[in-house]
Amino acid sequence: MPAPAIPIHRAPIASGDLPSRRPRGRPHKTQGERDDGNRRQQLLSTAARLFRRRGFDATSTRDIAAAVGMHSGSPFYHFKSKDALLFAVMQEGMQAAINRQTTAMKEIAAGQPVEQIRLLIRTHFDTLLGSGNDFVPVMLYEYRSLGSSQRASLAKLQVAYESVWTPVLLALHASGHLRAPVKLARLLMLGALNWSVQWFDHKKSATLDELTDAAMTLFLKEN
Amino acid sequence: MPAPAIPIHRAPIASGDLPSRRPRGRPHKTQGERDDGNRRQQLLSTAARLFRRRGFDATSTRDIAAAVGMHSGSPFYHFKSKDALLFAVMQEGMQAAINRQTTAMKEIAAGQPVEQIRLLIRTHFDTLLGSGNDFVPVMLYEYRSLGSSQRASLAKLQVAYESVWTPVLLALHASGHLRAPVKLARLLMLGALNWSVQWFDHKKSATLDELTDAAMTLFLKEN
DNA sequence: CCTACCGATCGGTAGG
DNA sequence: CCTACCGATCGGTAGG
Repeated sequence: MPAPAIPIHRAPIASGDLPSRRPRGRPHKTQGERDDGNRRQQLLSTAARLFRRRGFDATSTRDIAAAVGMHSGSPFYHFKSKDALLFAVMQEGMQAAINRQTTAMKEIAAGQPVEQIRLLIRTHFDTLLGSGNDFVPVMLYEYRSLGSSQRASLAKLQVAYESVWTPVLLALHASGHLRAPVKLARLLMLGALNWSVQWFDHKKSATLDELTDAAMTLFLKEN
Repeated sequence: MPAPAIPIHRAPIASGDLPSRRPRGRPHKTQGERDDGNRRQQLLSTAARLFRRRGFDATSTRDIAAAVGMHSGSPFYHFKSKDALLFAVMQEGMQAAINRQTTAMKEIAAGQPVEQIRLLIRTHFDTLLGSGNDFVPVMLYEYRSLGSSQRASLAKLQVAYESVWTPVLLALHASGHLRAPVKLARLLMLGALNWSVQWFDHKKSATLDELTDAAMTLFLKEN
């Protein structure tokens, strides 16, 4: 007979992964305060961070639970499955990215296409590389782990996100600033930005502004 | 007492993943022929294909064994661990890519930098998107799954591969074809190409030549 | 390379 | 959200 699994009761060692804020006793809600949304949000952002660092399959729901100070079964009170948690991370990330992009573009709706593309690139870099922005990188690198219906759902958000780029690129093409076919140009440009997740290092690399300048200079003609 | 694991004896269903070439009996070596290298190579290329499609963690060594017609423990006769198999796939892929690139560059060693970069880009697309070239994509997308010593070992090969680009980019910068800082330009350009693995579709997308032209037009000034 | 396993881990659940 | 578990799967191994 196999030895019974020994439930770990306190401080399952978080493998040096977290500043270890784990409550000792029962989380004390002050006076009818509902922190359900808070716990859910903690699960989301912690999952995003771990999924990004180690990958979806290599991160167990136990890892996530421990990192937010829950016991192993508790994440399933908030999300019905590990897949649902991944999907929620991605959805949240894409929605936030779309909102950020929309807000940014409103400010220069009447601006020049060159300045519009600069803002789109800069905003995109921030979404990918800004501190605490783990949601979209997870979405970019764990797409494979999704089921097909969830994939289709996210594809719509991606189309919405990228559709903002198309009119700007068309204008740049018309003015001669961009010579490559617009559709391929969009795919190649976004790829160049997305890949920065792999090599960008906050401590050593350039700033986001320098990155943006480099991308602008690389992609655009002077005319 | 748990029911004993039932060993699957023949035709573990390959989930429609393979054209199902699995030998019925003992693989018959003709006349002292050593096919050890062959089996090893089969494991490598099958692992590459499955790792690429499903990801490293989501692919079990049993999946790989079944796809080449072995039993579950047999891959460990050829590779001492699943990690070692992944590492071998990546190493093989990078070495082949380096060789391909070196061979290609020899042909136009005396050519113009513009034609040299075109060949580098075209060769890179082929390494990523050519049929049966799963090794390098695995290396690009499963880097995280490696231990740090193996990572360091592969980093050397990557540096060797990318170092061929630098003098060409420097020449293009000097001639005014490339205005962005060379180091960032290299990172952004290779990122744009690497990302094509995510969206390129053999049935619908452009040809590799059209891709190469688009990249050239996007990255280079007319001087 | 097959046989026959083991120990560990994992996602998930019933009941409170 | 915790307790106490289950069933399944997985990487890996000894011995032939």
